[in-house]
Amino acid sequence: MDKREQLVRVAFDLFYREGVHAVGINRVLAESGVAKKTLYHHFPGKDDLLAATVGYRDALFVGWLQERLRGIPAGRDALLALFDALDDWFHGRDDRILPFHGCYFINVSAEYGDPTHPVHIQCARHKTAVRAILEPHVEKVASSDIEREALLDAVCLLKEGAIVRAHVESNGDAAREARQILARLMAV
Amino acid sequence: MDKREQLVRVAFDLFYREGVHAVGINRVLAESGVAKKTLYHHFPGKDDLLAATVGYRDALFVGWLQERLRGIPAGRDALLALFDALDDWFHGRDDRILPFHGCYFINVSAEYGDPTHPVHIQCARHKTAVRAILEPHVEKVASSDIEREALLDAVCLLKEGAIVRAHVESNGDAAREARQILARLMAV
DNA sequence: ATCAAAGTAGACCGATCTGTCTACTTTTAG
DNA sequence: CTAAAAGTAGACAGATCGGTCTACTTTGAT
Repeated sequence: MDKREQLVRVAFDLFYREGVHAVGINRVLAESGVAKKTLYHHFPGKDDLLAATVGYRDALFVGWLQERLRGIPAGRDALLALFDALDDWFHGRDDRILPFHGCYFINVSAEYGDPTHPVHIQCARHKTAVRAILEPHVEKVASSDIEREALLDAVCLLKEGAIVRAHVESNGDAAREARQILARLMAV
Repeated sequence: MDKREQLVRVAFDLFYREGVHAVGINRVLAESGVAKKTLYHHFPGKDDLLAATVGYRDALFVGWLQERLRGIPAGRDALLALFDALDDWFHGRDDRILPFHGCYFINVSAEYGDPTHPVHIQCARHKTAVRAILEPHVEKVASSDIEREALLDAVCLLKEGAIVRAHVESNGDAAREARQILARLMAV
């Protein structure tokens, strides 16, 4: 059992559910059953552990999304499948992604609001990565370059909007609402 | 000078810029120049001060939004004006709203992720209140009840999406992107 | 003028924070 | 077999946390 991995998993779980500043290093140690010395052997400090949890979640989420889109015809269907995936996530119907407590990257960015902070930048990069995954599917749907950019923006805006509304307002319909709007946009 | 108001303003400013858990009560006292006894005379504890900051920001934001929509023809124009207002907010071009550090209600919800927590509920209510402000304008544009609900959802989703993308990704174009998509939706 | 309410400064409390360190044990690779 | 690497438990340090309290001063309404 890799202690480093163990620490990152437990830290992510706690940070995600309760917030980064609300969870002390000692909580992480107690719940992971790892010694303090070991933590500071792998990470210089809490910030570095946090950065590792962001990286962990990034890989997890991107992997999950790609798996959800695999096998679905590229283009229109895949973009709609994104929102089906979100809907399953919000309702805890997909075991491959952990229970929904909002978007970890939005949550962390909220606690580290300074856009020049390394961990904030890391969160921004995740969003860029997800956008890059969606880009080729938009390509198949859009007729012009302008269309392509606008549609990609729409998908990303609706995605973020759905996640936020699902979390802040406990709105379980958010993903389906966003899906419907996207369908209408693509019908034009 | 109302000490209570003073405390709420300073606390909001600090919580908004640095996060709730990251800012101690002593910081609030030092920066507001108020004695600790006075704080605990007005508020039972930090949570109550936090709740007051959320109420303060709610009133401020709702007032600002209503002012921005005043004088604009109800309906289509007002909905587009919402995103013009957001664009000004993101770029610090409107002195009536404080500099942009994301949505306070999203940020607070991120730190208080439990949807049953009083302060989380308070944040959710703010979102409902803003939705209620937009509702009559959607009414003027939509042709049917189904249209009405879908369009209102779209406006709210795009609004949240724009705020998140502006903050997390430091995307200054987010509001204009959202505006363009809404315009297209209403053109149908 | 008086008296209660609201304010001041700041010592103090126990708890918790991040991070360091000692002393010892287990694991693993050559 | 052995030596380095990685692990353990937990005491400890200094700072800060939210919150209480004493002792005193200012303010404002009657």
